[in-house]
Amino acid sequence: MSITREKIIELGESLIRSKGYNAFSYQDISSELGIKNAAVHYYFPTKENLGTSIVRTNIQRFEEMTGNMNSRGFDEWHQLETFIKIYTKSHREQKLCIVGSLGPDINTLSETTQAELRKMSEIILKWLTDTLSNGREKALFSFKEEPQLKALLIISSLIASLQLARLINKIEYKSFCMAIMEDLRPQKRGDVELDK
Amino acid sequence: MSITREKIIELGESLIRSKGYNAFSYQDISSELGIKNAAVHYYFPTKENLGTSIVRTNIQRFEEMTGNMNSRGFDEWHQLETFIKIYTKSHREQKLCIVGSLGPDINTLSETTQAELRKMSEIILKWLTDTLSNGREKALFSFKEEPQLKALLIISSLIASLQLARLINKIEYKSFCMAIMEDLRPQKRGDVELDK
DNA sequence: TTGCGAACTTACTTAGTAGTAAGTATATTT
DNA sequence: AAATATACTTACTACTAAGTAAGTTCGCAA
Repeated sequence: MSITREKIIELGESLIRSKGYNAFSYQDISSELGIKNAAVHYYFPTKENLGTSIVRTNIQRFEEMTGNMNSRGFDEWHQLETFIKIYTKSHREQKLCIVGSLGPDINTLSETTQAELRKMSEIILKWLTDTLSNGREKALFSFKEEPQLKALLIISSLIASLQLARLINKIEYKSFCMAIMEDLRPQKRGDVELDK
Repeated sequence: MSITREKIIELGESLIRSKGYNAFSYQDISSELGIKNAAVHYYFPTKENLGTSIVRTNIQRFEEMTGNMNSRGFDEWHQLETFIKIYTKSHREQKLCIVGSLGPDINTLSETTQAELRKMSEIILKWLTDTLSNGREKALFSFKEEPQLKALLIISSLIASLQLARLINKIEYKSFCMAIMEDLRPQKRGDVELDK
């Protein structure tokens, strides 16, 4: 594969996750990479094309990650920890995740990019649903909601907290993520609060 | 106040919440209202100006709502229910909330609009933190996290679930919101699951 | 009735956007 | 050596965006 092509995808993703899809231009990419506008069009004829490729790359990356975790025998707790690390890394970079940045722009994306984004969301939701479900069966997790609903609650929290962390300084992202993990921990001893 | 001015704010807000800030134009507004481009500039010289006014209007509306609830003596449970209804209404309209739609675009907004958006986020977070805190003292709510952390978890869930609901059809928004309320309900009988 | 301000329109500028057609340099194959 | 493909650049088109200056209409106050 072409190295320029890969750089365009990487930079495009970065721009989407920090400025949003409708705020970045081919100029942003070409000037940053020291090439001309038309060179970007050489690899990605249209912006829709680039957007779709970026989402596809992210789907691929996600599936590689979950595949790796399975083949390495990570248990569900470990898998969830690894998944959440994606978000803490995004937070350090002051960026959103792809779903959280493209989601609000869904109505302005082409049909194909929309479809790819929906696909990505569903893949992530399905993975987390299955992971929670399996983890609960093994007593690694404890929660009372349906796994899909719980998955949705967790994903939503992760997505929007990245957005909110850029708005409100006093947010401690780490403790936020730890609260999500803690909530799932079993042996809660009846959920009774100790007096203070 | 001018009725045209109000219509512009209302329509601008609607456009932001469905297409995003960087995807809507003065043309969108003028053509919809049957006026000319320059007429919008007459009321709001710049787009930054319009954006800031829209956020300010939302802050005002939120503070009126919480003020009303307090003066009418709503208890904390009732207040939270009313707050969540804002989001179920947004969901029915297939729109995001202002924070959820402008948040991802924060880096492309003017300093003043940014400041106003941050202010709005902080006002909402503070209100929910206080409501959760007071409600727990009265034993209307039960949760083990710090009130601010719990508030953040709930707000994040609400914001991003609006985004995700437009991506994934199978999401039942109502049960999602109910799960958030249920999670706060006291007398959980030790949080032990019944065998199935 | 005249003057004036509010609420616009007309007609424009400037700047940035995606996108394209045609050309060029370089490396690789035939 | 000639042909071809890759990876671009040059130079542009068409369009849309925000924003502005100057003019118009109309109701109301002096």
